[in-house]
Amino acid sequence: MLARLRETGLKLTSQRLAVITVLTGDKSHPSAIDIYRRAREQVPTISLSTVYHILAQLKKHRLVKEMEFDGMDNRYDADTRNHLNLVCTKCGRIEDLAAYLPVPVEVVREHTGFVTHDSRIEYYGLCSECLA
Amino acid sequence: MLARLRETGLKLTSQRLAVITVLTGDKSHPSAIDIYRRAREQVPTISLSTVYHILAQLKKHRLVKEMEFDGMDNRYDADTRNHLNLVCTKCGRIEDLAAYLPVPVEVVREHTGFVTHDSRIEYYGLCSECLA
DNA sequence: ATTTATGCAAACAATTTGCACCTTT
DNA sequence: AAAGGTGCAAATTGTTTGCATAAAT
Repeated sequence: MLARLRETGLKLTSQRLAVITVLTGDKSHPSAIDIYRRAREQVPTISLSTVYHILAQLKKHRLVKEMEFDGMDNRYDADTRNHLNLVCTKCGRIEDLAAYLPVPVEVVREHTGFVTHDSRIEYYGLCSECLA
Repeated sequence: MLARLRETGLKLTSQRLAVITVLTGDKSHPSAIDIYRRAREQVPTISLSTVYHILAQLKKHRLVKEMEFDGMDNRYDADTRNHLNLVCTKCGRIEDLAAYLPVPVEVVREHTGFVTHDSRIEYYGLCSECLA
């Protein structure tokens, strides 16, 4: 990740390092506020505005993926591959189910003429913990 | 649709009728503003606030489905069944591809413990018109 | 030295809410 | 009459933007 950052020409500041550390060590799809709170443990002076600035840069260089979910803050993921997101509508937890496309892009194109290069697949329900 | 409305006990005002007419006669997944503009053709005095009020009621009674898409206003759909949305990232058009679930709910539960009751499946790309 | 990043404060914009008046039942 | 709906205006809130200062190259 740091190598990819260097390629982009972005400067390696302590704030950026903190945000990247949080993102790569966290598969829970954190929101900007989540990232801000965790990054503050490493860099107490970091501002939420800076987190947004950094996320915008990383998004632009495709190092993170931003996702909108109904009724939640936007979430960020360092895994930019397509995958199936499982969203718990009770606790907001988001888990992944492998990294595959259930419907091949070719099938989509044959049926609709759409040429797709990205997908978002979400199932809503309750995770095992919230069921118990 | 009107029968289902009567079941809920909601009153049949001219504003509500206009919003429902727009929603049922439109498979393009319109936004609140879109609906507002079209409803105004039937009821020129309707306000955007009222459209939001009405959409909230219809949502509550599950007569419409609200969807968030990255970087767009929320969209509304009178077809509340699960289906695969094809989103054109150029023109914002949203088309449907049949009404099926690529991954059965049972498979999801076996692998993850999640019990899902709703899904959102989206592919991003260009529609045939934008490709040309 | 030059370029880029930070962080404060203000702006933004879609949506929600409070409420007085009006319409349907 | 009673219940609920409408529409104006104000509040809300996550996110974006402007900009002066600070830090990395």
